[in-house]
Amino acid sequence: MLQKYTHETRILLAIDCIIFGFDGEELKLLLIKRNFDPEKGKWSLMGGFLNETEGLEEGAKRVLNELTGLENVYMEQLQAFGEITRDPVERTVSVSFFALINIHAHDSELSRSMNGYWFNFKDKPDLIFDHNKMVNLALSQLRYKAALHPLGFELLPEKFTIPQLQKLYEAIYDMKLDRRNFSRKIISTGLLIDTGEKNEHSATKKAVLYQLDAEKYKNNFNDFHNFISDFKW
Amino acid sequence: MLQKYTHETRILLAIDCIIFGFDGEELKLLLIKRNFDPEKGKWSLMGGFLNETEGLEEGAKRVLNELTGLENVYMEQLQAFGEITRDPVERTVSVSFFALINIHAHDSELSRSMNGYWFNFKDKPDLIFDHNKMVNLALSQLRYKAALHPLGFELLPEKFTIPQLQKLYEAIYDMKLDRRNFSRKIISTGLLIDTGEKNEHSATKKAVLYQLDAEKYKNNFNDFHNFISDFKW
DNA sequence: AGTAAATTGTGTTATGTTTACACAATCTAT
DNA sequence: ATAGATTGTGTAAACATAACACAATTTACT
Repeated sequence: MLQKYTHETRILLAIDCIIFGFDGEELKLLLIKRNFDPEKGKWSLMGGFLNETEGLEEGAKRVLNELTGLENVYMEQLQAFGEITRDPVERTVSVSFFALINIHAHDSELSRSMNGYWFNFKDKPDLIFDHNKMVNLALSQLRYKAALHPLGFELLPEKFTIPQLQKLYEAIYDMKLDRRNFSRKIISTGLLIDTGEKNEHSATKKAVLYQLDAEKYKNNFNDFHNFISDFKW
Repeated sequence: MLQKYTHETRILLAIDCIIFGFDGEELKLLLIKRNFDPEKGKWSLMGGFLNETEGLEEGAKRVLNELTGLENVYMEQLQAFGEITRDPVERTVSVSFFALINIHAHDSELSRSMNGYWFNFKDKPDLIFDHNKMVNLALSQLRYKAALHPLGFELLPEKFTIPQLQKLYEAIYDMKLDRRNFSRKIISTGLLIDTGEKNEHSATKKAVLYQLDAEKYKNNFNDFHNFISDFKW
């Protein structure tokens, strides 16, 4: 290893992933049961160490893939956590990432690896180290961003109905939204394409399936600004 | 140094500070001329390396203090930057922080250390490494937060007039705001205390000096939500 | 076939917020 | 005293949001 800044301390760099999922009803969190000490048997975020040969995002994707088999997942850096005592084994700085995944679309990949378990976000257990802090910060970041950008779509299948989208937003913000106002607001963004199809799974009136107009979104994601205006920060 | 995770790589951890200031007219950025190689003579953010004995925030405060003499400054973590090639000397991950300071209040501390130079944000030079990226991200973070929280007050003296506050916000967002609507919106938050005093420096009608009601702000910082509603993200 | 129950789609109105502009008051310099 | 600049307050139109009514679609059950 090349070391040219000779008098400086090198530190262990961890990566921890806060993985949100949605099953159509509840916001979920993917956790793993730690099978080594310290804190063996306790629940933990998906994590690993950064290699010398990879960037942070790259490392986060690798860690996620190694532990879950998942690929092409929406990921975003959250924050670095650097309390001296955060890992009792050795001083470690962790860079946290949050990821959003559509649970049903990734069923097969996930079941292959038996490591993880999906908790309802509200029923999540106590986590090791400073992982509780990370999760709390990730939730507020998710809320922050989802109110301003159509982030939430990452958690849905490609084609979805407006009521499904509403359920997702209700899960993220843990609040009820008015069905009629929500629908109008979403439609008025002009970012949804009516596929013409209908949701055949419904037991009552079948809702229209939409999909995100990815092109329009890229060119003009500002349209989602104040998307959830009745969410109180 | 205690090393118990035996097979993992330890990495150099840098800290870089994006320091915003305000002089009453323009948004400023504090930079330093690098006096060692590589990139000697080029402009850079204030930076240093994290010690083994300090947390990230602690390290950021130390670095800032060592380079500028500043203390008790508003600081917030921005992001970790980890491109493998970001520092040509050695693989280094940098955690960036942004700081806000009221230039006039800190005149004396700053002049003691001759290291830094305040640039008008708009005239900032090209910076070393990935520091340009950091600055851009910091600006959007500043805008993001200042629209939702009274962050900007950190850049003003304790007592200030509404027109001064407006100038600050105009500098942050690089846009003109309507004087009358701005004033009403600010007042309506209920977070400003009328000190009864007036700005004696004015050459025309002297404006009333206000100060932030810190107590109210702590208990209810949501009141600033959508503070700058006409800023288009 | 007819109807109840659940859900989805569209409409309306009251209320609140934002924008754009008018005018009066204060202060200094002449 | 008055002009010029700036600050403080008012008001009405345009727009956005919240709350609620009602009709349409689908399945299950009689």
